[in-house]
Amino acid sequence: MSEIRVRFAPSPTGPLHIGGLRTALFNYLFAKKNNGTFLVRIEDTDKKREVAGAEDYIFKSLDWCGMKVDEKNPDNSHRQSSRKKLYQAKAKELIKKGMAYYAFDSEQELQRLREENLVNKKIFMYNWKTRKKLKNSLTMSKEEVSSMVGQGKPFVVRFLCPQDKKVDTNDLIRGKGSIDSSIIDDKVLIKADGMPTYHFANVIDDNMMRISHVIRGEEWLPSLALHILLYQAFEWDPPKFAHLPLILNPNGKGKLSKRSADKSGFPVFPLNWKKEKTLGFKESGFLPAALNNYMASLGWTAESGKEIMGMDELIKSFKLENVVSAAANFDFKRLKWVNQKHITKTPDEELFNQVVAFFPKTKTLAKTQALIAINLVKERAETICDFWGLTKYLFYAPETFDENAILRLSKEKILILDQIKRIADGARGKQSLDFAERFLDDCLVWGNKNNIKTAKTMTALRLALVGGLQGIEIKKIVSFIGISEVCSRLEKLQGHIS
RNA sequence: GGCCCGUUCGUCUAUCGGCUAGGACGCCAGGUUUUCAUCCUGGUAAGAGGGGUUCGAUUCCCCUACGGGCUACCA
Repeated sequence: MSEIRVRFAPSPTGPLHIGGLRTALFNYLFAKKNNGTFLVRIEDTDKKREVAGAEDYIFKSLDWCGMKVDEKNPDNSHRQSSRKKLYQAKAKELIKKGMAYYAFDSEQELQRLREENLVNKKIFMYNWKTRKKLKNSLTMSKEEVSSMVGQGKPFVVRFLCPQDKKVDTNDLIRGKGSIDSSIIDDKVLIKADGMPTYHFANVIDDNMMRISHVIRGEEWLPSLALHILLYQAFEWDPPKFAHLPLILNPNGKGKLSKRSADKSGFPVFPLNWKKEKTLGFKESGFLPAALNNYMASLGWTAESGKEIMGMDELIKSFKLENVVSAAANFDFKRLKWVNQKHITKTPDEELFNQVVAFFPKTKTLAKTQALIAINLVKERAETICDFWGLTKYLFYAPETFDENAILRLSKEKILILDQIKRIADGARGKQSLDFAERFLDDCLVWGNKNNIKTAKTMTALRLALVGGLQGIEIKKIVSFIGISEVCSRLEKLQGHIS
């Protein structure tokens, strides 16, 4: 089998969005699974739409997700703009072969034609039907053309799309297809600013970079036939193609957009993007492994049926044949579930680093204590952001108390608090490893003797320790914070009640 | 409008002609947790519609409907 080489080819027109990120992921998984090469090419042929910082953002995002780029070009040749001359030379080749031509129609002129046609409910196309009536090297004399080009008049190079030619296409996910070339228009190959269009640069680069498989979004399916035609024009063997299903908004209406994500309150970008108000997945407390796992599950499942997988497992079980062809709706709840599963699997030490990055004030905590606390609560966390709320009471006495819970304790609460405080005070002197257990036993024994329900005793104690009716097992809390802290928290609640 | 792609529980999906249509998320109920969450167990819920082909169609073909994509000197 020949070498597997795939590319991820984004445009630096803004922050990379989860749709693009998943395309990158599928390319990466396919490359790694087949011992292939994963390269990134920046398609910066539209200088008007280029956004500063976007390229950097793309690489940072891939890095955060753990997708290592195999081929990096220190001379910036991963950017298409650096190959402007090459594309122009290739365009000249096609012109010489009579497969492309110069066109001098201005954008305004074409725009007017489109509008005029639209009035009659027709769509204007620059193709075999119309090119003979327009300003181009097919309708003008050689002298006229060279004088216009010589004078520096703006021009574009268009592909002379053959008429009535059956173009056979093949897609690894969708199977074979066939398109009549007459419905394809004479696409611009080189724009007036000398830059190539996507279609042209893409075909040339994929050939030059010896790309074996083009794995890209479904939105490119309509131009597949054009691309095949271009390969044929150069007499090149086309690569294999796979068009990935799109990711749709949660309600299935339209491609997943930032707008709709904002409305539903979830991110679409891997990392924070300075110009946007919404956070990235990273800043929202998601683990890259979880995001990868979830993205892979949109349109693909492992044959084993396994659902929670790290990158290594994803690579091992990835098969392009198992990618489905229908678009998938984004489901934030499921992503959170996947994230929770990954957090539970993550070593405490690693979680600690994440938590510190999220909550800088936790840096002052003793690390050994923090690690224990993280271990105690980690399976309760859906995101890294949850950790502070889940562990706070292990380090600081509650500031407020759940008033409803206090009411539930009825009149006995003063008596109960009084008594368990006395027991706690008594336990202070005699330190032992199982002090928490002994302390709780003593409380319960007292409660039983005095006909007080154990639930009530425990509720009172939990209230003092946590401030509300949630959190980990009481014994673990007592054991973690120590008996004197228990005393002081009991005292605090007593003060609050009276 | 034209062209292309798609359509299985609310959602992600399994099924490559034999189906009492399986799993997961969500949701609901129960259990564990003297709380909450986790966890465990159970429940709920689907083949867009109509024609073919076939002994038999969710699966293959056609039509319709619906959804999505493309239709730029954007990618």
